[in-house]
Amino acid sequence: MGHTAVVGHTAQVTNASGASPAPRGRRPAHGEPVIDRAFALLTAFTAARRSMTLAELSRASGTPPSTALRLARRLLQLGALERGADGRYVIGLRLWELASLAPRGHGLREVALPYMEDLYEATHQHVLLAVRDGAEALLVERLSARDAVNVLYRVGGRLPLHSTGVGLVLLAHAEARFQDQILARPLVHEPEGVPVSPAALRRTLAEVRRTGLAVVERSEPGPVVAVAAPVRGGDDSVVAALSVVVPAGGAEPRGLSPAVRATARALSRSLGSPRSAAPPGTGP
Amino acid sequence: MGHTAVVGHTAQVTNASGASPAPRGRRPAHGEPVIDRAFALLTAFTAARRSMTLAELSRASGTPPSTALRLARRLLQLGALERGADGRYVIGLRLWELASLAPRGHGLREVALPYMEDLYEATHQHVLLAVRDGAEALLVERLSARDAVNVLYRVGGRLPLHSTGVGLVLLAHAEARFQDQILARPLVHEPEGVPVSPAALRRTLAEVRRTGLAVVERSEPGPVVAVAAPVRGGDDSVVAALSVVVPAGGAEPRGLSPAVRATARALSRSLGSPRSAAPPGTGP
DNA sequence: AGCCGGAATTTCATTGAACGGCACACGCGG
DNA sequence: CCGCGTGTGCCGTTCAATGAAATTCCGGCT
Repeated sequence: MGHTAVVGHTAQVTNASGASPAPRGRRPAHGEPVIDRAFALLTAFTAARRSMTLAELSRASGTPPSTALRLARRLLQLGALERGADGRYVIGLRLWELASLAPRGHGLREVALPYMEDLYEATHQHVLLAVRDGAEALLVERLSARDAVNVLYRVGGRLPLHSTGVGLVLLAHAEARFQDQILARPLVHEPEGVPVSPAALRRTLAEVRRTGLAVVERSEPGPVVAVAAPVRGGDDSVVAALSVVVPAGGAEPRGLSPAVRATARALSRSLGSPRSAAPPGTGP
Repeated sequence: MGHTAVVGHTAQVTNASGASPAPRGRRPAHGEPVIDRAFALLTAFTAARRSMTLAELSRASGTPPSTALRLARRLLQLGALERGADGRYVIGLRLWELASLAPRGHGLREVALPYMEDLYEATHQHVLLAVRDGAEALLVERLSARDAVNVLYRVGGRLPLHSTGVGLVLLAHAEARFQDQILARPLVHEPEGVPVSPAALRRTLAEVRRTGLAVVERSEPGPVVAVAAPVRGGDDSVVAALSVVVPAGGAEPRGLSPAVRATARALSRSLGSPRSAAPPGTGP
């Protein structure tokens, strides 16, 4: 491969004055489209880095400083970015407003919230609502008591599919091809680090489909039990998972099953799921 | 460089039929930057139009179909847009995930929610949290009972500054220049359509600043009273407004004032407001 | 089936928007 | 005083973006 004739590209211009013509702009627009760049700037923000200076933004997104500045300014003007009191860049309110129209984000949350409140009043611990995005679950809403047991996940954050209540529900109802992909890779139960055998997981998923519930215990930050149920949409496919998380000590764990199932079904109904249609027995 | 002896490779052949050479690409890149275009596509979505076909998208954003398609495809790939089961475009989950990092959006909501829950348990009607963006207030969170009185505004939606509880609080604590701008234009009390005199509004704002509360009644969809209080941030400026909305009938309206004020202050404290610092008397 | 209107998609010559290296101003710590 | 990092302006180069027209696709209406 050495043959690339590396001869400094700079070179050949070399107008008469041989020395150093110092060509101003050399490698211009190359490869990556603008939108991708802009998006790279935005995705450089994470839960751990909610605000950045221009230089940080430039480095984190792999964009040269002058380009980063230009893009950041435009995003600023559009309201996708804002500057905090200290001048650092943060994700803008306008972007949040826009994103609140996402059907699988706030849209879903909007109809789910009242049902979640009902469940919350009953348990007074945690109520979770998640959807699947790629190989992970995305937490769309969470209601939590201030004095509730530790939670690992924040709203807008991602959860593993194979070691959480909502994750198992979503995985169990995904297409078979996708399940195979997930099962193919080595999996470990999240906080504890215990490996999960594909065969055992397969059995668990079948169980989840059969009972319409997923029950998961975890010990790590604090012993808790999660009970999760599928939420179905208009075309009867599973679009989300609803779950409660309570301390493992209580006598209730499985006693919550009917409540979770009922709430998930009520939510499904108001999303238009035919399977959960109102009075049973009145089939077409 | 134009002189490059263009000797059209393909082109001018234009077989004998001289009439119309039909040049393929005519007016190319002109004026508007790409990002603005992409953003125009996204902002074409509204609460009333949460999903669109490509043609609708193209018309609503003022972008030619072929350009709209190209951009939409890229946004699709980035996850900023998604296609529903029916093939219509909707705002994507990835964008929602990203936007959940907005400090003034979900960030604020995250710390406010427990406090709002407290207030909600007390009133069991509506609890609102809003921030100011431009000349309007943006509703960041809302807790509502299922059987509560009518609400006009949705989370992610905008409220007028001059005729809502949260709006008045935000306006009262905005910079004087900005207040003047707002007062300069003709204002009407929102749902009813009653005009508001600038002088009266000025007095109201002063009152709001003096008492640290805004109390607003509206009759239109149903008689309700809103009681709102300012929320202060780390630099002691007002960053948000917290409010309850209850039916006007009850004897409670003003009885809620202490609760709202106390909750707003507790929230301010956990946002780091020095004015609301914990035990009074222990100055630095 | 045949025709039609609109939507979605592809093609392609054209060019200005985007690019990024360089230089400079500024603030800060040694 | 001098180096270092950060933010910003400048500007020659060029390729990514553009949109009219052509083509394909699809559903409804004769």
